[in-house]
Amino acid sequence: MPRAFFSYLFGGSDLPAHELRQLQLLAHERRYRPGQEIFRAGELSDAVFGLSRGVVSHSRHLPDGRRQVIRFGIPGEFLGVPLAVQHTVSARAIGEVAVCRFRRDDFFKFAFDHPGIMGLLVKAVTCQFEQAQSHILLLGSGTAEEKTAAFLLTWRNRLADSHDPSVSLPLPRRGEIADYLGLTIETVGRMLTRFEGRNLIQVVLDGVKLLDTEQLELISRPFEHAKEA
Amino acid sequence: MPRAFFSYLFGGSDLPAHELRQLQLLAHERRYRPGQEIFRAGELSDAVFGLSRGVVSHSRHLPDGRRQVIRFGIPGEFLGVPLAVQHTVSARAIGEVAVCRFRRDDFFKFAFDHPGIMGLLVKAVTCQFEQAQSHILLLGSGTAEEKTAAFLLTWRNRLADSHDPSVSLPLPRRGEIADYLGLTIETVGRMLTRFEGRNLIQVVLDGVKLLDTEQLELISRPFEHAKEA
DNA sequence: CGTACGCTTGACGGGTCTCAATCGAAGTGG
DNA sequence: CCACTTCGATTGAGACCCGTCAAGCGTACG
Repeated sequence: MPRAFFSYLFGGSDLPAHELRQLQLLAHERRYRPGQEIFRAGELSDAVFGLSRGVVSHSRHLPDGRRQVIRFGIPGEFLGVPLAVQHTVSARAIGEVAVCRFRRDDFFKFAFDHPGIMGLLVKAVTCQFEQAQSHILLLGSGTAEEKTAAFLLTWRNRLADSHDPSVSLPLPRRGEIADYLGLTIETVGRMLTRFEGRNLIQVVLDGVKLLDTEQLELISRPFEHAKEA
Repeated sequence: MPRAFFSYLFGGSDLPAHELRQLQLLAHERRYRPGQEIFRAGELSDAVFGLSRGVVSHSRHLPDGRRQVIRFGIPGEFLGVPLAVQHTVSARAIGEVAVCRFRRDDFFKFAFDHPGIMGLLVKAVTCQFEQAQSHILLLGSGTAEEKTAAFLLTWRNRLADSHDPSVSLPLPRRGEIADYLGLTIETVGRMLTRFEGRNLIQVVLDGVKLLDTEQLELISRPFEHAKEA
């Protein structure tokens, strides 16, 4: 049973230990291989997913093959929109993934009896909302350079809990980043090499090292870098 | 007291009349002039707003003057994110506006005792979420032509309740549309004249007439056109 | 009649996409 | 241990879409 979801989600909150244990009894672990689909847009949401390990991309697809990544889920977060009865995005595992799966009815029955849990749920949803609005801002009014810099900083901040910032920062594939930022693979790559040329970052295998976050902040100045899940 | 918000919001739902009347007693009417700010990003949300008349733009501003319109609010909808404790966007009246204002505490106390109201609230929030995701999709993977066509259709569908589709469709100012779609005023204008040149629409004062929605659908094919508030 | 404001239209430049070739790393089979 | 393949990433050349800047137009209003 993966404890990661619970420890991340409830680490900061002061929920009674017995509530936590009760909730954990309702969870079923599931694992997914890289590229595997967890759920698909349009399906009914009969389960609530908490991400324990790995990264999950949430995306929408267009008939002509274009794809937009709506957000990346990281450990400690819910997948999809936990309140929604129907999935509006598809969720796919990036790398190895482990989730806590609750039957939807079980979860909500429990949540209704435990205001603390419900509060966390509402907090998570409003936070996702906030992130979506920031994403809209970035997509609508950002240049490629600003988008890329803002992504790096946001990604760093979100992973701060689970990854030492002094070592390298693991990144999703270029294609995932590109589809998240509304750019092409080539443009994302060019921006990274541009940053590397200015000694702001260093590109390494499957990630980057951030060398001059101050300058990156300056580039992405107008955009906020959400930290919280 | 503007009844429009109540009739729009609860028109489709089957809430007991006495609940509706009780809730209405908690409401205070407020009116705003064109361009007037209703609330600002960063402020604490001490009230819940229901829009009765007019259009309200929700936007975020960048230090350098750039602006991104996150969404347009139309009669029957809540302003901002009704669950949030702090405003993440600024709301500004476009044209004459009338709202139902509830003190936040009053509203939530009432909602907790009336599951029907709370259900509507959750429904409204998840719908806003869905709209935000569609917006991300449009901003990230749409061309100027697709964006403009999709906006026209979405706008038409959203106003279907309050405006006869056979007559002209009132539009926000070019600048508002441009900031919503992540384009410039000139580009939006060019797209409209392009559509007019193909006899898809007819540009009139403060709006357009849609002549060939089928073709517009074709242009904006991949993108959905939310109808519900 | 004059001003202000929003919209349109045009010319031009630049940022990003497209297409293509090359490179590098990881995995496979001989 | 070493070709060979595969896949992702990088790099370059060219084209195109859209932004920028500027001028002109129409309507509303004083």
